[in-house]
Amino acid sequence: MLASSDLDREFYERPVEEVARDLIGCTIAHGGASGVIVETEGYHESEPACHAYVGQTVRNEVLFGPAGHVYVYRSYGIHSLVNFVTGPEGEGAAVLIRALEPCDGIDLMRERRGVERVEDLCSGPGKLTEALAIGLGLNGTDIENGSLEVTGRASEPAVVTAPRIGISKAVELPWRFCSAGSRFVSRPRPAV
DNA sequence: CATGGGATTGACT
DNA sequence: GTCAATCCCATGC
Repeated sequence: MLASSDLDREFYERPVEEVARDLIGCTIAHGGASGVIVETEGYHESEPACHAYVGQTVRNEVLFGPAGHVYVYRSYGIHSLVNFVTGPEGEGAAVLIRALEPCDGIDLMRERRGVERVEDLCSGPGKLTEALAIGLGLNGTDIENGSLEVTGRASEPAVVTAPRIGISKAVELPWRFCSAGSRFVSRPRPAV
C-alpha cells in the first residue's frame, strides 16, 4: 500500500532507483486522462547517460532542483519526455516515465494519438506525453502543486529489473523497472 | 556564430 | 532491419 499522501517531497528525495521502483503501479493524470505507471528508468548525474552528467546547464537545471518537480525535455526535436526529479536538492537525478497502462480518458488519448489500440496509446515515453498532453510547459513545475497529478496504489506490484533502453552509455546499469508481464510496457519487453 | 547529437517513433524495404 | 523527421542547446571555433 502506498497512499497518495505518501507521495510527498520526502518520497522523491530518496535514491533515484528506489523512487523508480516505487512509482510502478502508481497513477499519473494530466489533461483529462490518466494511466497506471508500468515502466520507469532511473538516471543519475554520476553516469554518462544522464543529462546531468555534464554538470548543471540551462537545459537541465531542473534536474538539480528540489525533488518532486517535473523535468520535461524535447527529444529528437519531436517528442517530449517526462521525468520526476529525485534526490536532495543540488543532486542531478530523475526518474523517466516510459510507459503507462491507460485508465481514464482513453477516447481522448485515441484522439490525441491518432491510433485505436489501447496497447499503443502509452507504450513509450514519447507516446504517453502526447496521450496526456504533457508538454514543455510543465518543465520545472511542482508535482504537489501542478496540473500533473500522481496518486498511490493499493498493493505492491511485481516488478522486473532490466537494462535501460535507447541510450549508448552506461547501458549496463539495471535501472529500468517494469510491471511484470504487463502488455503496456515499451519494447523490447524484459523477460519475466 | 556554426555545428552536431540525442533517454524516439512510425513508415518503409 | 533501416531511416528520416526536427527542436533544443552544449560545445567549439
